[in-house]
Amino acid sequence: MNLAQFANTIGLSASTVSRALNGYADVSAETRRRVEVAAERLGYRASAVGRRLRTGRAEAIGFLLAPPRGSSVNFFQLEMLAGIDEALRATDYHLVVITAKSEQDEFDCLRRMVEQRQVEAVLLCRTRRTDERIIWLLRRHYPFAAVGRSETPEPFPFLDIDHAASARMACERLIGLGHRRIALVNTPAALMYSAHARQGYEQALLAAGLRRSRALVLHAEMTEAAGQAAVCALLARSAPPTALICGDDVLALGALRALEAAGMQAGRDVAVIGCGDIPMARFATPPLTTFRAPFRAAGQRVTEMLVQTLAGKPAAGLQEIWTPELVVRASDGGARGMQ
Amino acid sequence: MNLAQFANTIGLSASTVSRALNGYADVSAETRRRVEVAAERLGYRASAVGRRLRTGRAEAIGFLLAPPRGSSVNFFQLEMLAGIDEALRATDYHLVVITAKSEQDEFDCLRRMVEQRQVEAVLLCRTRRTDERIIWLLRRHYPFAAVGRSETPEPFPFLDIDHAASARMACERLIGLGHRRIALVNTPAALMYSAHARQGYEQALLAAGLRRSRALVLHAEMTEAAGQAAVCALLARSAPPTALICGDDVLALGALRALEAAGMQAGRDVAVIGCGDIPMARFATPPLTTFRAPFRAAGQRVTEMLVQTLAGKPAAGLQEIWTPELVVRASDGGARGMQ
DNA sequence: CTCTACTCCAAAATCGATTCTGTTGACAAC
DNA sequence: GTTGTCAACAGAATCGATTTTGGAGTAGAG
Repeated sequence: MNLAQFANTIGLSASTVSRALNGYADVSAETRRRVEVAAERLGYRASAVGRRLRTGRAEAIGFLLAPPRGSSVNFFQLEMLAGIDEALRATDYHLVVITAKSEQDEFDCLRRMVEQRQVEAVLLCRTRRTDERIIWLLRRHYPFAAVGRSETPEPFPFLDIDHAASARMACERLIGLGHRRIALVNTPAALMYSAHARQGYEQALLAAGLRRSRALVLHAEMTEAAGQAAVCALLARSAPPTALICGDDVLALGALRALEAAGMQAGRDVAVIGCGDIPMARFATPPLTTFRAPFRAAGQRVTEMLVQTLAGKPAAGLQEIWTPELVVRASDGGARGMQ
Repeated sequence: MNLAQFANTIGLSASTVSRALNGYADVSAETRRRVEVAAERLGYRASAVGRRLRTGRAEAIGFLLAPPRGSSVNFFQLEMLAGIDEALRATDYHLVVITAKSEQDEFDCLRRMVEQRQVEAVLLCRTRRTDERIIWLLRRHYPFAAVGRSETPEPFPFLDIDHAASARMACERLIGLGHRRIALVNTPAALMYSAHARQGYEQALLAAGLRRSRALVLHAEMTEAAGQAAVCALLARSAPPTALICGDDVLALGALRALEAAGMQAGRDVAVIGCGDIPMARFATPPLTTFRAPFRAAGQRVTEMLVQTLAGKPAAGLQEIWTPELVVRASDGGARGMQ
């Protein structure tokens, strides 16, 4: 059922029908009612494609799912997805999900989406220190928002979880528990939040008067196996660390395995603190002390920010940093007798 | 950059440019090359919206994410999402994700998507015994494919995991371990796979010569809390079951909690077998014996099936049932000494 | 009565592609 | 010389909406 056909069957012109359905003022109340009733009865719905062509709006935003880095798909992205969709329901945008295999492929997908104007704006996550995607989008003045920051000087709308804060809090907590040899098992160095975690970690060491040489940072791919391997290497040192801060829970899970393999017990022999509070964290042995951030709410909020960006609000006012919350369980050995 | 503008700047007509880029034969090789080079240099890309309007193809398929039933978003849907997207990459369709809050809302979202022709076909999961969505899509002859079956008589393309088989295998295994009072803590009765699980369970009981009155089935919402509550009620009976088959790992996790609360140990006092092999299953205490199905591959395959449906292949040839694989861990008590 | 203002609807242009139908010129066949 | 065929391109219609412009009818002011 066409607009033309529909207008014809109810004896009105296409323009009047369109204006009636879109709430224009120069349509009499009676006519509008008649059109609405007929549309409902005959099941007429304006074609989205026709409307989009005419208005030039894609009515969609794209969410670029980060390519699986090692392990399987990420927990936090699904949470974000739910939040994004929830926020989008209040608008007339719908959601196009874009996933890619590799980082190069990811960029190509983004380009294609944008250049073909499939989406009016995009949502990014897993930002990198120098992020090709962000640089490209900024240069083209294409609207976007990101979960995570980047080192590009131009401002853009973002919502980030404060991983400097979580690493600092983790480090302070471990120092408070008496640890002096604290290692940071960090996520890949190219990721922006990896750098933040390192900053927070080093700040806390400095603030506690520990010499800079005490800093012990290494990077691992985001898989349990990589975390395990990294921690194995750490334990083989002459003076192994007594505490581990992990940039991601997956790495922490690997750390737990490495400790177990070495006959040690997390929380007693070596303290472990993770980051992310993935569902498995609660079930690890020992249960993982970690940091939690509300990713669903973050997805919701960053979507609102994107919508405001599309409405013309400048990026400077659309930058938020949320502080994650410490979830104390057993792996850091600090809750003994408390639970 | 328009088709018209682009054609103009390179001194050709719009139709010739379009035919050149779309591989028509009545364009000389030299002209085609010239157009392609210019398109690359000037960054011309045909607008997807214009093309869609003209060709009448939405070039997109929709994936209806099941509304979160109780707990947070489902693990298996994200795996499917990855598989779907992977399969779609081989085609020119892209993916529109639709999520909904409730089942009623879900149906409305589907209707809107379909009636506005936003997508050419849809992918469903979490099918129900009588599934409003499937009935509606069938009646409209709208192409779709589902992960999961339904009781509607008309055939449609589906890929299902054989939950009758997994329940039967679970039950046989428990009987083999000497259990006689085996309960099925099942997912909500409206779900199709819930009914299949029940069938498999009852078949196994019958085959083992256990009287039908031995069957003990109850349903719970898909949350840990609901599973815990259900199992608490079971344990309070005069002759509590010695083994539990859970329709979903989340329920099994709840069962584990209920046992712990009752001072019992899963795998020793009561055997527990789950279903799904969610990431947490491995980390439960004791680690959960459960069934695993390759959901990523399933997403990939069901997408291929949908594409074939769009190509006109009849539904009868597009129905697959995959058998899940038992993952033996400790919660069923059958692996003692084996690991 | 005439002029202006206003309400309500219709006609036509427009968005950006694809595709059907012509048109031109070259060349061969008769 | 005429006709027919073919390659290679151009023109115009079309998809389904929105939006600008125009126009008929009515009412009120002078």
